Amino acid sequence: MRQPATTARATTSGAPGNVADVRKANLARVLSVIAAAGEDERLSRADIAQLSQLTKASVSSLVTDLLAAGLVTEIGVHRDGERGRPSVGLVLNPARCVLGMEINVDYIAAGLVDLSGKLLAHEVLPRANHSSTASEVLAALGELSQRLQAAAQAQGLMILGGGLAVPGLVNEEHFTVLQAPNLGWVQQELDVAALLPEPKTRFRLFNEANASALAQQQLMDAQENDFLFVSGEVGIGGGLIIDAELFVGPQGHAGELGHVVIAPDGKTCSCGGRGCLETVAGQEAILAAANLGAGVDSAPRQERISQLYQALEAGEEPALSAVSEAGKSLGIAVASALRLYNVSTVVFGGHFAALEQWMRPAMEASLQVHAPSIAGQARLLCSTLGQTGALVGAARSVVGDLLEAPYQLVD
Amino acid sequence: MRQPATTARATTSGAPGNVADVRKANLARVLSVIAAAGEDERLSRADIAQLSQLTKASVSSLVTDLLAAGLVTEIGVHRDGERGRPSVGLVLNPARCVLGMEINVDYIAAGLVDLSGKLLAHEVLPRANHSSTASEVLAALGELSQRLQAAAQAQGLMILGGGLAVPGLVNEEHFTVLQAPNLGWVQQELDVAALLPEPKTRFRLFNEANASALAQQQLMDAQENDFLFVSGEVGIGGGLIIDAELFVGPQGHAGELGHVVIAPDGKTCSCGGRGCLETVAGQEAILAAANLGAGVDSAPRQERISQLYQALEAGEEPALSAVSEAGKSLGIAVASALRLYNVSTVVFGGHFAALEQWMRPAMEASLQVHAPSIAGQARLLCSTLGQTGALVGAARSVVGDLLEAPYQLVD
DNA sequence: CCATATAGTTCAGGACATAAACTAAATGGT
DNA sequence: ACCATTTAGTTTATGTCCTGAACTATATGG
Repeated sequence: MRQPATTARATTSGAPGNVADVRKANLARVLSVIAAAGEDERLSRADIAQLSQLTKASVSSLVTDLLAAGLVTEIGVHRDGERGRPSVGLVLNPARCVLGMEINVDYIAAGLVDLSGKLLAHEVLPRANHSSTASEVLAALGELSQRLQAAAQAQGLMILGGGLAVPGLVNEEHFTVLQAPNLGWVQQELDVAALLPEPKTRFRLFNEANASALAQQQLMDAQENDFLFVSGEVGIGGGLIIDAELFVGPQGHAGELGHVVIAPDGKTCSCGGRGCLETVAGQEAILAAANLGAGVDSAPRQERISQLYQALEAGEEPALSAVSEAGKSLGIAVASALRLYNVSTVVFGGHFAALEQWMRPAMEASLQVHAPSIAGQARLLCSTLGQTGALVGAARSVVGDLLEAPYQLVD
Repeated sequence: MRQPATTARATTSGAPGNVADVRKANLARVLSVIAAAGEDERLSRADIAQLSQLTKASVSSLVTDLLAAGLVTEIGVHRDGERGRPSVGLVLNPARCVLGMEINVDYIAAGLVDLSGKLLAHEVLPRANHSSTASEVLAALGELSQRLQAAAQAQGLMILGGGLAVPGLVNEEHFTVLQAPNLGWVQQELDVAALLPEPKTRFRLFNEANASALAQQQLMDAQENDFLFVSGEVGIGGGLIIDAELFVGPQGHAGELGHVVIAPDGKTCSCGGRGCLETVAGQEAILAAANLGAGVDSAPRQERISQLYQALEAGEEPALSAVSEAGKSLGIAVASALRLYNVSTVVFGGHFAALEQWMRPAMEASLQVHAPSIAGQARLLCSTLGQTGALVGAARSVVGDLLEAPYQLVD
């Protein structure tokens, strides 16, 4: 009548719960305490014992393993006029990192993220990806990845894994992109091996909005464990963080706000549906409503977007009402989503963040009209994530996996 | 940067991961294997060892504890011409049960549910709860509960806990009902102690739709671990099952489909918003659209509902179009919800199930229009849960908790 | 130079799961 | 009647891991 109890599943995916599992859990526990402290705190073994509620003896033993695995390093003694034996600081090994990558419509990007989540190096390469084949794009990304791998080696950094974010629906298990309409990809298998150095400890594939949501998480207050990230790009994506974890739903595509119905009698969407949010608040929809739509001999999107901002700055119609209509629709979709997820914080990213000043009033008004009882307590924020958001989020999530399963690296 | 790792949290909510936790996990594992087998299979210790991937020795020891805790009982040897020492069957103790209760608009109900999830006894008491005070309702439920407790005692059943479902938003931790507009409750604290015998091992409070979703889970195929249950009562509620677990969101109110916006320019809802699903597909909304609305001297709702069915059977307008409009709106809300949750099965309960034959065509058409890409693979079912659904679901969930944490009962 | 204080390690002890040996209780052939 | 065979369940020796207490290491300050 029930699934195997969660506790049992937590041990090691179905394996019998034996004494060794306790160590796995405690390795992760110690590591999470170290990670939570941040890099400047330099916790001692004694501190960790207190924070983790383990004994000094256990912590000592566990830390020995983590040091051997290269996940943690000891750092110079920190003395400031206190009695007693000086403590030895422990921090996440700064010489380990994860490769984060992103393929988007107008660029590819890659970067190195260390175990504390810090972006050490990155490179963004503008590239018209929708006008070349998937394998060309992947080849270009492979080259970019090679450059960053070389950079890592030059700095003595060991790459432990990688994460890739793409603007579309992904199947993480099979490393396939199911749909990425804005890239022109329909069913694309990714050659993961070409992107990472051997032996690749871990590779994960992310939807761009989900990866951005994970990156956004680092910028939020520590208590803010639940929020919806709405990514306004060519399409409108969403990433949902529940209880500090990414919620992706049964097939991994939850949070997709772009196809929430906001106007039953609205326009037909690229998904075939009618009245989706994307038909009013997607980039092309806004541009079209502002008389800057894609046409036979229209300018490239980036240029038309610049024109949109110029028009907005100048206070011109129909740009203003195009954006305001988008805001109104966004408010409707957000009202429904907040209700369904029971989340009260929304973070807007991508063009929604950039359009904030023109869009927010309409969106807030719309939320007030359609969900007055939650409008008051809802926190509507705009993200400050830049172009590296998605790759950082993808990498950081892989880092999180590594830190949650350190026993994989302890021999 | 991260919450304490899930694995660590799973041990025992923050307690240090020590060897004793392994036993807790394995007690639960053994119990879940026994529960999963159902009552007719009568697994032997050897069977359990195989299914749980634990050794015979461990299972023997664990079963000894479970027998001592009274969660499991041995059942007569089962022989049918096979060689070898006969096995001793193990089943969930049939002499243990949980008290399930429900308060709804038109009735109160209570029942006894055993550890296998079977409803052993129940009583439904029609009662116009909206026209009496909360404490009167609770007193009546207390009496009902007393009767079932007496019945349990008469049958030698020990009550291990209880669950109560109410049609409104609840705060499980504080045992308060935040909103139950259809009961006329605004902020109501529940005196839990009065409802259960001492010592109450466990008491939980549920939203009615969530409880029904949990009950529905038992009726689904074993693989169907993800679905949205939509409860059409006076209000429209929802319960979301993800990965075989109830998903309630950060504040515990996720899944509420009733206030999804399906018509931006629609009617004003009781929640203050505009165009909520409930303004078209709620019981009163349907009745009003069928010219059977509540008025100064209108008949009681139950009677008007009967009139609605008569009109539908007779194929009369405006009843038919009222229901069809409701179906259309329901399709829109479901389209958005399926997208946001990435779930592909929906189960309709309450009046939606009863209205199926008149409502389904419009709903399916609407889903096809607004989400053609998922309409094909979506499974739309109608529930066969009766009036006892919510109380069974609430009780079953408490049973699940007990089975997942058997160490609480092992001395 | 020694009392004091704090950090970290060592060691005996206990709880568990495991594997293998062992006991228990049936069937079936001779 | 007897014994080989088969399966169920228990006992025992072993190893892992955490724990608490004793112990070592290394600083400060009078």
